[in-house]
Amino acid sequence: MSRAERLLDLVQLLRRHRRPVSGRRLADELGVSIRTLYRDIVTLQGQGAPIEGEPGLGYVLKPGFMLPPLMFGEDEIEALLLGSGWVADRADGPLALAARDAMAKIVAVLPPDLTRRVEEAVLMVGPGRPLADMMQIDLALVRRTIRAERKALIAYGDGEGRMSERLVWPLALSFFDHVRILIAWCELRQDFRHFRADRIGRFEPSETRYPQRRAALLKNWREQEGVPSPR
Amino acid sequence: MSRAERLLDLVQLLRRHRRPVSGRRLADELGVSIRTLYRDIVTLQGQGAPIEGEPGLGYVLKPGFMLPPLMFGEDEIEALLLGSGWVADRADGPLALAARDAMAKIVAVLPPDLTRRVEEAVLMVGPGRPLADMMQIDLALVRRTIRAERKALIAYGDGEGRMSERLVWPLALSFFDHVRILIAWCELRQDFRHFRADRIGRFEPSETRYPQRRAALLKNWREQEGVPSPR
DNA sequence: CAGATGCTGCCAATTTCCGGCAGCGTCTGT
DNA sequence: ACAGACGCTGCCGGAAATTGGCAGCATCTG
Repeated sequence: MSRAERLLDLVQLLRRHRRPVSGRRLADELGVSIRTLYRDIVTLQGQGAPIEGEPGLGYVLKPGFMLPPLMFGEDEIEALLLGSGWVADRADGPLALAARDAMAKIVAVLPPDLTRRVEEAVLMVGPGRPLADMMQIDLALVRRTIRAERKALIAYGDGEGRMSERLVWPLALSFFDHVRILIAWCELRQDFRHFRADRIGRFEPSETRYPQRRAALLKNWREQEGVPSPR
Repeated sequence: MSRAERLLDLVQLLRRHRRPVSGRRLADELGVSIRTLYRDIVTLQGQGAPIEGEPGLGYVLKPGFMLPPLMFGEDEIEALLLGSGWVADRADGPLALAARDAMAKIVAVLPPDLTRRVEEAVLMVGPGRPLADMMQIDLALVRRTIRAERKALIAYGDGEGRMSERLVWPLALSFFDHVRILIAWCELRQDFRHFRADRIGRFEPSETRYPQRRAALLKNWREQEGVPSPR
């Protein structure tokens, strides 16, 4: 049996057991040495499988590796398709791809009759105004920086050709019809500022984290701007 | 990239596309020779994946294959949140509600660490131009009529005050930044027509179904308008 | 029919995989 | 506190799988 097949078998094996299973047993069932089994576990973990090894006990696959079958109403499917379609159409490359991947995964666990609904989708996303994308910074990098709660140095053009450099604390990315806005705390102005992504010339994440929690800053921003909290 | 990872990538690549994809393209995306791709396909089929290869066309993954990777990545969660947020913000009442409900169902099955991502969402939907909604027809009714493939009688204003009544075959609803367009076959003009939803004064579903399949009509429409098929 | 695509066999070079050993850390139960 | 069970890592050499290229045939679309 090839290694690739064995790894899939191992996942299924773990899914079958709720209690921890010792590596020894897993290795036996797969017909492989214990050393190889350890390597396989590492590989699977590397692929994102939440396998936990507890010394003295064995391995368990924590819930959340597989998506359970999902049941949706007709409108709900349509809403998801429409929404992910919009992201796939209007977001930057990696995020657009993520939208398609996510939708594909949802479809994969849909009961058959709902799959039909997907193919017969009634709603579509019309082509929008072309996105302003002059400077083309890497938005995926911006997202990672926001998640990491790190400061960043940006070069920003104010629309009349004046460029300035600022150290900011990136908080969120807001999607408008044809621009995206970076919401951040600006160290220069000591206040919240909004930066059009298309006017950011450089975006350089720094190593230093900013000194407050992002959630708290966002809450302040919401209050100051009068933006209601979502959901 | 190890073969094991590549095989999982291949599954997801296939899941993403509904139409057949040629082996050449798959091989390129995976960064591997076509020969190797063929072997990978055989391996996956050996694991029970219902992959069908059609000469002259390409490969399709038929529904019903539930193997990893089937949990959302971080970007995928963000993409779903952003998309459903857009629908919740910009669509009509029932559909907006459906978007929220669907997202809630997804969040409910997420493992704890991904739930955190939801709470700390980095992306948001900015307020858009207010939607044109003069006439306020019931879009939910329009959706049901489209699904039922029934004719409808509409009263339409052309923007200069002239109203006309037409019998149309509603095919789809297209969402633009601040208008929604009903795509339909117009019996009066014997051609496809686009109607701004905000200019439709009355929408009365009829009992009679239209004589062709919606899917076929939509395909014609796509060809005529040069709209590429989604996914 | 031509063109695109799927599919198979063969082969040599390369990569990886594997098992065994040795040793360390961590948790459980006594 | 201790023993035992287990997880985990580094190293090594031989074995096995993987890979890409080539050549050729089959099948479907237009």
